[in-house]
Amino acid sequence: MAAALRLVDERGLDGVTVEAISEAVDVSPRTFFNYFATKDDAVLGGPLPTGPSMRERLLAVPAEVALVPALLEAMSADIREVQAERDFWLRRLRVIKNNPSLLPLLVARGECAEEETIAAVAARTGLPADSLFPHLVASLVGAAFRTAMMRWATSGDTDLHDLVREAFDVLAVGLAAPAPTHEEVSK
Amino acid sequence: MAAALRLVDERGLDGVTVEAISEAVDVSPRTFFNYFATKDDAVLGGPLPTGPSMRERLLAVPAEVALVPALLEAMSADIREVQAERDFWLRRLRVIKNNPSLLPLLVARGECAEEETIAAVAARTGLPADSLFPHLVASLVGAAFRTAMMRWATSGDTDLHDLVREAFDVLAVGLAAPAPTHEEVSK
DNA sequence: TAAAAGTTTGCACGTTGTGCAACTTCGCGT
DNA sequence: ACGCGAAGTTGCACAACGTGCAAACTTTTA
Repeated sequence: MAAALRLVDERGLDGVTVEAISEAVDVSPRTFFNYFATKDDAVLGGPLPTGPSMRERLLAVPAEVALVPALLEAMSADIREVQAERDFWLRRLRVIKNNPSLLPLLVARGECAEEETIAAVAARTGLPADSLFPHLVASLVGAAFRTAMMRWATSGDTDLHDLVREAFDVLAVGLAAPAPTHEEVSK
Repeated sequence: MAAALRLVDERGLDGVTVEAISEAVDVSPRTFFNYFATKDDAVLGGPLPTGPSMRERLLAVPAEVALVPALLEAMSADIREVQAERDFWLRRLRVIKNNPSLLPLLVARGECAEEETIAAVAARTGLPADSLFPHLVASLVGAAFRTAMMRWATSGDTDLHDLVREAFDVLAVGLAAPAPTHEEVSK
């Protein structure tokens, strides 16, 4: 994975063959495909991050906390993990930005998390899991999180957790536009 | 495109080769690739729907309308178009549901609309186009729209416009959970 | 040391996707 | 009717992706 990510970062997705990647790690191409189903998998792939499921984490948040802050809380572990491997993720996100055909895969990976989020939101609100609301919330949270990540990756060194919080705040207030930047908030 | 969609609907994405599609329309496989870059393109593809740009449509909505309803208004043309070709879209969405590897492509197609939405939201709010808010709104709107579409496709015969409105309402009120279903709204 | 279990590898094959050059088709002006 | 050029279509060769199968190799275990 590391070799694949590095090579694609240097030469672009189409400039790197499976043969090149396997060669870089002294393995036969056939062995490559024993571990990754596709070339893309090697770049973005690897096993999904394990740990307590989204469902459990969300339900662990006290019930009196509103939904959006609760979701933020439930995701904070992932956020910390991403920030702990800052360089790795910056490179990975840069690669995605340069090779948009990979973005779909990132979305797909988020989808398994989405499944969990749906169940968790349904459980928390008492709504049936096949009603619109849980599905909607899950996809919105995923979109907000991705947007914050992408921004974090490009726009310098801000704290990821702050960015996600900012995005979630926008969600929580119903997409109210923030005041134009340099304007003082006069009380 | 029609042949590709039909065949993939019948046999699944992997059960249909480019050769089969081209054969079904009496063309050589080589010609197929003169029109579609990939097999997926033939299934989901075709030229993007043209018409007044999202930007223009959004700016055409009176400024006193709040952001979310304005976005709904701006998208209503697309919604009507989808509903006008109901059968086509139902089949297309069913195919996507059965072949999740296509979903990414659907997202990618939405992305060009997303570019426009970013610009439009920036213009409407007076925020710089590279600030977080417009990006966030665009991705959220896209996610809400996709979720509503998917629901429309699976969950029977409801009106698409109503579903999108419902989703946008959730967005507008900050993800407040609706009251559990059969409960009467007592005034 | 030898059998068992697990990994790596080579090989053959089908499919996707591209560049190039030849071929067909069609309209158009003379 | 003839030839001309533009546009579309096709075949061919080729690189890369991805998979099934069985042989070879390595590690573990007895």
